[in-house]
Amino acid sequence: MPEGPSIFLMKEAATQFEGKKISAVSGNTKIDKAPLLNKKVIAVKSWGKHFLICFKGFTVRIHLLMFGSYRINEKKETPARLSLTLKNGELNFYACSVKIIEGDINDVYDFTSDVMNDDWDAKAAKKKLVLIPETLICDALLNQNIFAGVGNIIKNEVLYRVKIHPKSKVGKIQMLKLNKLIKEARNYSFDFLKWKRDYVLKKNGLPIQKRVVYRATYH
DNA sequence: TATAATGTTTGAAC
DNA sequence: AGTTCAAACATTAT
Repeated sequence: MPEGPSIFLMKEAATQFEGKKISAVSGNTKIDKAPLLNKKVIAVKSWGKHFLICFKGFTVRIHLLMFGSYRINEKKETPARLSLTLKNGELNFYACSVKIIEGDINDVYDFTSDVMNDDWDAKAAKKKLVLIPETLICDALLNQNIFAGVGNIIKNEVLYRVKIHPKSKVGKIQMLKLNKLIKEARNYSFDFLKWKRDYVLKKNGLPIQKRVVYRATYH
């Protein structure tokens, strides 16, 4: 279900649990759930498509992959992968990847590469692109180390907006166009967010025939 | 019922 | 040892 903007909304919806203590943990995740019990949520964050629940000394990373979902203060019929009960509600995750990340989250994640983040650094993205002139631009856009949060939809829309062919090699794109593309990666993501907030994403999308749909794995 | 769709990790094969 | 790539995983609307 998720690209960056969706995870950003998920984070917003979960901020109500910041500062709250976990009173119960369940779910079919393989991670050891015991360490979460009675811990206080220091913060919830998002980085690209990662949703992060930060505790003192470690972080729980949720990745929805293709089909994952979540519910806040309600449950789905299907068994939860991870379910957290807090003082003011509950947080449930389904069909997702759950991982424990040890240490300070700021040492592990570079938030300047997240297109949704306030600290997004377009210049850093450009520097990374310059280093990979042979890479196809469609692949580069999906590279989470450069454009964390960009997925298949955003990739297609951004390329369409700036009129760059998906199979263009990064090194062959004019600087002016490359700058435009980097800017649009963030800009479109925020449009996406806005439309998602308004529940009218589909109405705002261009007709599918007009997009150059191209998946990186379809070489 | 088969398929496609907002994704990533793993491990085999080279 | 490094790279590539198919397979695996999981859900739901059409």
